[in-house]
Amino acid sequence: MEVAVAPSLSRRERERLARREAMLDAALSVFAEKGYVGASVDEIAERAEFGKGTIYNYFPDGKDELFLTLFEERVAAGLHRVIESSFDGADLSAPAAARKTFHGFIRLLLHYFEESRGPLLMFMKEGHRTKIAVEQEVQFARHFAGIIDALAAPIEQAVAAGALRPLPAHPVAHVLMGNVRAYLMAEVDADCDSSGTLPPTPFGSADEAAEFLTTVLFDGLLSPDSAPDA
Amino acid sequence: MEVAVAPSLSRRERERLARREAMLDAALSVFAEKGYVGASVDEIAERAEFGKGTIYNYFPDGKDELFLTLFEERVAAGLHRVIESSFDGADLSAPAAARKTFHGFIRLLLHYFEESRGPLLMFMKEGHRTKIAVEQEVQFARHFAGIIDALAAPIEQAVAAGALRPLPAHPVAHVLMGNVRAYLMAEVDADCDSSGTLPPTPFGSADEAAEFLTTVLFDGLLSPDSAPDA
DNA sequence: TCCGCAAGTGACCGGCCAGTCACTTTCCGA
DNA sequence: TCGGAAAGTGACTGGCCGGTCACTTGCGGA
Repeated sequence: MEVAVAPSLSRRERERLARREAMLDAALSVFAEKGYVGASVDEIAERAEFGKGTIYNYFPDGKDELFLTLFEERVAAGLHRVIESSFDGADLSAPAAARKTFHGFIRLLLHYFEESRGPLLMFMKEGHRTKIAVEQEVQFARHFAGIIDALAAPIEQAVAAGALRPLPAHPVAHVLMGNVRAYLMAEVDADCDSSGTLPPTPFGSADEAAEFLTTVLFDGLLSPDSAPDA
Repeated sequence: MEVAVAPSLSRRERERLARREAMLDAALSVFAEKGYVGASVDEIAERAEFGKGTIYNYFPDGKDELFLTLFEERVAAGLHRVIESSFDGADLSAPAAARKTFHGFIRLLLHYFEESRGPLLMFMKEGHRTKIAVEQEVQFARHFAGIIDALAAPIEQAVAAGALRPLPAHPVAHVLMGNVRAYLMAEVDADCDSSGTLPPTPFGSADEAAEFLTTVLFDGLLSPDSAPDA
């Protein structure tokens, strides 16, 4: 994961940054593979090719801090980027335009998921983990809330413009993310299934899934020939 | 959790059954409180008022077996009951009737969740846990698939009758469950929030939430005055 | 070249817990 | 009432892992 670094940093600082990133990379791969509990700091250190103690030089609070940092710097930040780039200056004034904008968002989101499968899944599975310090639980909740908020803003806007039904924006945002989560989870089950094929693949490609989710969410499940709601 | 027991069982067998249930009750309360990893067999034994060894008499595979059994006998079975009672002989021939039937299902489901909050949440959080024997992971996946299948049947039927859009039933079932899950998760976050109030309560009561989810899913998010999809 | 310090290291410690098994208690039929 | 089998028990073991800290390494300035 290459990140543009301000050239003002000294070589020492740059190297420190790079080592930090390497540790996060290693932590991410171990977490993604074994989950939070299954991951051991020893293995993270080994995979990063550092001594265990060095990890604690960079992340004094150890495992918890690695986990939270990964969520903040990689996952939450990535989601915010997707939201921002999808809705920045987008047209939400009319139903058709809103549909198109949100369709684009869902597509982008699914593609983002595809390329960051491991980390995303891990946090989908473990983001609401029990047995975590209450203080940290609140941190996670805050991040989730931030993502929901960011997504609620354009929804609110579209509702205000009359493009969407007059529904409360936050619940809608929850539902939107919930659907995407459902897609991801279904993919996981299908994956794990590769050994003993039990259920058929539920969704198609990311693009097809985006189409599908957009239809369900925006057009609704009912046949269009039905009378509008009572 | 009282269960009607066939009177043909001897007292010994009945007592054994009762003890088994007591152990499952205790396990459920501990799992719900601390999650799978945080729960210890010692604590389950203590709460059930049995020695630890006795637990292993009843559940030779220990913690894993308790967890899986709880999921099978309590959660999955409960969900199947909800699905069955909602759709058995229900009218799915026309859009309005289908909407009403599914609305009833969602309502029932949310009420069921309300009364079995702990166990359900626990499995929502931990059902896809990593770091579990592959063999067991498959078992869980199978149960989830079974629930999805059971739900896909009436959807299929409604689609065939022309009441719903011609969408594939399994993905729709996934989405439906995903939405309900989103509702649950949001409730959890709001709960945990009671200490440091960060986000506002997202959904209202169970009935209101059922209304909301039904509207979103069946009528769609777009304003009704929009032209039907291209 | 050499010195001192920042950085890196991994053996070790303490706590935790799943699962075992030799022992005790309870039950029931003779 | 008694004896043996079935059921129950919890101290114990082995393994794991997060976090520590005394030691080593190597870098950069003098």
